[in-house]
Amino acid sequence: MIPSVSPPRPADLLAWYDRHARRLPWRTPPAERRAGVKPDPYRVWLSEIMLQQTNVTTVKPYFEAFLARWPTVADLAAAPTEDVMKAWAGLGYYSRARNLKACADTVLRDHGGRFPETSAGLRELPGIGAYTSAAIAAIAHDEPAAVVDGNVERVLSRIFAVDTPLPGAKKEISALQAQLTPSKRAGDYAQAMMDLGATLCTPKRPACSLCPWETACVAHARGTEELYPRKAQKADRPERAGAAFVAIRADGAILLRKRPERGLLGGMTEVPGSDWIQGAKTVQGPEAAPLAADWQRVAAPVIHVFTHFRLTLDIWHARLPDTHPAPGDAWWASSADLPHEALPSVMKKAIEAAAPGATCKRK
DNA sequence: AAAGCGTGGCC
DNA sequence: TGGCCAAGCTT
Repeated sequence: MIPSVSPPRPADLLAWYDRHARRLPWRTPPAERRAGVKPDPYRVWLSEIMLQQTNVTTVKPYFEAFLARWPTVADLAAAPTEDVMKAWAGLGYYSRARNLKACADTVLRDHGGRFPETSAGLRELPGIGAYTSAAIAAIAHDEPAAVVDGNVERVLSRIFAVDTPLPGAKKEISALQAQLTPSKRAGDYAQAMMDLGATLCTPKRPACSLCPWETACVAHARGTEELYPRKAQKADRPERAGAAFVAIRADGAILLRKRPERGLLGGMTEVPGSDWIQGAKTVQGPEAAPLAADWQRVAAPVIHVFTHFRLTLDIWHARLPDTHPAPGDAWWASSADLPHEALPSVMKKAIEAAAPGATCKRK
């Protein structure tokens, strides 16, 4: 039988948002937007880049730190890429940081320091794709662009019981979102969809009884909301193994080097190590170290899970005299500098395994 | 167009 | 505890 539902009305969602909008550091509340307050496109852009595949709670401190240090896009354009990478360390997906800097440079050089005001114009910039261009244009300028992110995919796949698995269903869902998006308050509508997806229409155990679209939801009418969105099966995660060498000078300095600009952890800092070999049973020992020393292996390897593989990293450490020169293009990072280096989380784990407390600011 | 690209929290 | 998940983009 066909459950009876009414069409979802944007006005109902907006009324819910007026009462339940989350307060977020980068957000202009609906009451202020109604009173004519315009969001700063720079803040909108910065937050949207940080929020790509990243939780709100993770982003907040990074957003505050970036905004305090670089209050305008011109400030960010004036900053060395190195400083931006260091400030981004720990947030993941490091090509975002490189593109962030490239985007700021482009806005300053080609657009006089002002972001393009249309989704089409924004779409041309580095690191800004279909979602982000639509989101910035909607939030900053109320352009009625179809904003489709993971939240929207989940909400609409449930409302309309879209049986096509993602990512194949993207076009279908974009068309639905384009139909639904109101010509007024497009920015609030986009943010309302995200809040709905984040707070009520959650992946597990959605709070349908509180949802402004409860009576419009086909999946809920059938009791099948948790079955959406359907997703294509993902490939399993292969194993890789490698060795990392933490050289510790008597004064506490640690030997570091820079990774290649592109690829995994591109442009970030690391401790010297071997290649990470897929399916390896045994990995290299001290013969792969960057310098000769009395290398000792730490008992427990570091386990780190990346998006597309799981890494087991054997950690070796050695003590060296203060006078020991840094080999090749490596350098000695003092204990005072270490917390400010562009170290991704896996490298902080490796250093912590050999020298507990080294990467945190202590004392 | 499918694969590559981080991390931390949650159950 | 291991799999899943989070405001995607690039090539």
